[in-house]
Amino acid sequence: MTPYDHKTIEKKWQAAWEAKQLYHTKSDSLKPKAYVLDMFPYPSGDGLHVGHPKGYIATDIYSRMKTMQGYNVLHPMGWDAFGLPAEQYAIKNKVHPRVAVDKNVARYKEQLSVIGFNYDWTRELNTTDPAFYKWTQWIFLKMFEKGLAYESYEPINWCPTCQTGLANEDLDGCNCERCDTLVVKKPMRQWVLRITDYADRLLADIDALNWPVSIKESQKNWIGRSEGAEIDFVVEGSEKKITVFTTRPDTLFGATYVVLAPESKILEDLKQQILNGNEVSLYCESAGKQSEIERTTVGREKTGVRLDGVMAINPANNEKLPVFVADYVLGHYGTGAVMAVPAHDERDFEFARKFGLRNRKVVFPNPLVSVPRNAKDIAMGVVGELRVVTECFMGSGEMVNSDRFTGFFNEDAKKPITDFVKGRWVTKYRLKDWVFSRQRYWGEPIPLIHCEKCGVVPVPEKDLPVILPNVESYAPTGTGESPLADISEWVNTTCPKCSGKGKRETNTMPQWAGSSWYYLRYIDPKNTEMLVDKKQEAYWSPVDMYVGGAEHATRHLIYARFYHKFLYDIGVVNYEEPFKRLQNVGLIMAEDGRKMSKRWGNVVNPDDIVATYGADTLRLYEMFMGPFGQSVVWSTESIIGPRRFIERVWRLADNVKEGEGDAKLEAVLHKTIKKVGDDIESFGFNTAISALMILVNEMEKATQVSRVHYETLLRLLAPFAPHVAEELWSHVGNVESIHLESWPVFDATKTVTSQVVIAIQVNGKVRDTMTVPVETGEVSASTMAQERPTVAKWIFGKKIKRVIFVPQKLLNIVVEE
RNA sequence: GCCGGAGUGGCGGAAUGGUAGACGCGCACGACUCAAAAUCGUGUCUCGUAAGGGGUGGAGGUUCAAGUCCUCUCUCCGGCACCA
Repeated sequence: MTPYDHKTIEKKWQAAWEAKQLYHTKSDSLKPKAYVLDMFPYPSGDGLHVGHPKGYIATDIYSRMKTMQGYNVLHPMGWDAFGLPAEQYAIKNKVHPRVAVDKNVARYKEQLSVIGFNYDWTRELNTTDPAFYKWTQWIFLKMFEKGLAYESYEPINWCPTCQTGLANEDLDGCNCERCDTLVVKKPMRQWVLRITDYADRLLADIDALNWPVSIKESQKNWIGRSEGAEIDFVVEGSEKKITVFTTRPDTLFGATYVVLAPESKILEDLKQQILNGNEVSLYCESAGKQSEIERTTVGREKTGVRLDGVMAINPANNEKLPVFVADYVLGHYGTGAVMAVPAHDERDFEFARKFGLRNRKVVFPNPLVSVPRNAKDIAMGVVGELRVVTECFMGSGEMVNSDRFTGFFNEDAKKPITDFVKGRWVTKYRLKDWVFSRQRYWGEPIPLIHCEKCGVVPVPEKDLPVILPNVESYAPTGTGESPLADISEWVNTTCPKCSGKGKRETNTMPQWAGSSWYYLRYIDPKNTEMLVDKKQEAYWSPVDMYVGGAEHATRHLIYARFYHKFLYDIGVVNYEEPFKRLQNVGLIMAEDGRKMSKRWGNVVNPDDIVATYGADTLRLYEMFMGPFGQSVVWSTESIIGPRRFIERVWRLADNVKEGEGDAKLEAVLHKTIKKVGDDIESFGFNTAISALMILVNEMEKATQVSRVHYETLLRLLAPFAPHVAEELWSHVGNVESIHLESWPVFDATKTVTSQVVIAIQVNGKVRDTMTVPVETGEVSASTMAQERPTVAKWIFGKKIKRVIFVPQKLLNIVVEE
């Protein structure tokens, strides 16, 4: 046989598959469906590095196997092309973002095509295509209609470098996730989506998803549910009340003072009563200047100011409590006010110490009421006694000093105490509403019109899409308006309601908008009447297998779930969750251990690897490197292994003969069928390939390989190395494509061999092995084993206590020591 | 601090409670060759000539049998974090 020449083979078959339209998905199939999806890429100017295709290779293998197993497979690809990078690239290179995107898409497609993917390119999507973003805008209109989109003037995160407002999800700590600049709080007009309305459902439905635990946990933490009580503290001498949120209503009898956040609205209401108003507003002003990162540093020195003249009444015991404003209480969480219990909260304890509250009569520490009693106290017999508290106690225990609740276990007292003081049991979330407007050019225009008379009016559906107009300069203005604001002929329009003068909304949508629903459009990409045909949606949804990076855990994957639930509510989709199963792809790091980046000059281009070793080798190598979800270091040295493996399979073709296959080889073959199928299903590609290698090693040992066995090997290999499998498939005389073949069927009876090797242990230590007939039972195995000198010497003169026998595996003789 | 995940040869890693280190890389030796590459063969956790002993971050425990289960602990990675 001729030597293996990947270049000719790969080119030849890629052209043949294209000509035969091998991978065009049919929507009218009676077969069961498998929707296999990659997170679509952002086509940047740098092109692909070897890390990018890793996930695509996995879905390619998975979907190819599914096709062979008789599924109707949808495996599409598209481009998430709105957003800052294209805009920045365009500004830098002085080309229109449209031009830059088209060029980058072409380059990406070229790079992907040489790897031999089975994408159905007839369904290709691009989020910047008006036919696509028409529906991105349509969803926004529906949300607006349902009151889920609202205009707000609250201070938001502003990135001074990107010159745009950002959502919480766009931050990495307190820095812009894109450019790492420290964000500032800036009050400005913005559009916000009420994702918090969905917080409970987003949280509740996580458990049922077949997703990695780590992603589910991240989302749970991000949504951040906590249950607690809202309790009203009436302000002495007025009808006003301060509502606090606490997860520890059981400590209410230990409340020592009340704290308000500097940005809390109650402060305004209390203005007249505050005797030291100047001091208070000075404090609030300086607190406002602090960055979020300064505000929220754990262990930072507590600061605050007492509101002179204001006392709050503890509804549990009518005790009068002083009120403070302090920046350790955050305005945007809970009610912006807390009751402070120094005995049972470290922060309150610290504050109390700092402010010398210990010297006050009812407060600290002389003597401080201690509510839940800890186990040590109970052991020491300290019962119901007022104690001096020198540190706070965060645990659970029996309650003391709590009037009628004394003697309760504190956890059991939470709800009764809340009821007793007429509080409300509520659930709070950490998740915040989604700041949805960007002051940038390269995004979907928000389809709204501001009319002097009618206010905010949605663009009628028939007028969608609102096309993103061309501008002279797409650089950000930095004023809080997008560059669109400068195009008066676009901005000025008529109000759809009153036909009077109207101005278009000039903010654009964030990059996440298109990616929040794109997976639905692949189902029915050409539909001009509706987002997706309902029957088609019912057939294809949900996505059965979704593959992408873990960095999307609390960004894209939350947004998409939110969108999907909304679309479910308005009847567009039939299923409440978009992605049934999710697999994370682990990063491929450069050989220097850093991320691959132009900046470090450590990028490995897949084109080069394909040219030198071939696409099939690249595919096998990336899957063989390690567990799929784990990050791995690229090693050009190790890539030779998979290449050698392919060459072995290649050379094996010379040894293929017609006729019955060897029974021993057949046993290995069927074990391999089982292993490879199971492993692809569970994304254990590294062990699947290892099983194929073991099979090939066995086939090499045999004097000849039957054609049936060899063809089975090729079918198992086909999803991993589609080109070489196809070439060898045709070499052994097949006319149709191997990729239209069925997946080998596992037959358990074929894995049974006549002889098995079993381990012999004495007291749990392996002393010998022996080959016995497969049907050997305990008694004969035990007898045979004891006759062997290597075993006999360990049991000689000792009494056998028992014998453990695991058929076909192991015999353990337990003797007296 | 809270919530997850993970610690196994020189390296990547494998092991339904049942022979730890599969498979691959690297390395060593051998075959082929004038030679090299490629290929093939043998070996490769550790101490020991061997018999045998030790060994999956550490310490205990359960079990005939533990990398795997339980308790404590250390380290690393990810998410959240003055969130009341």
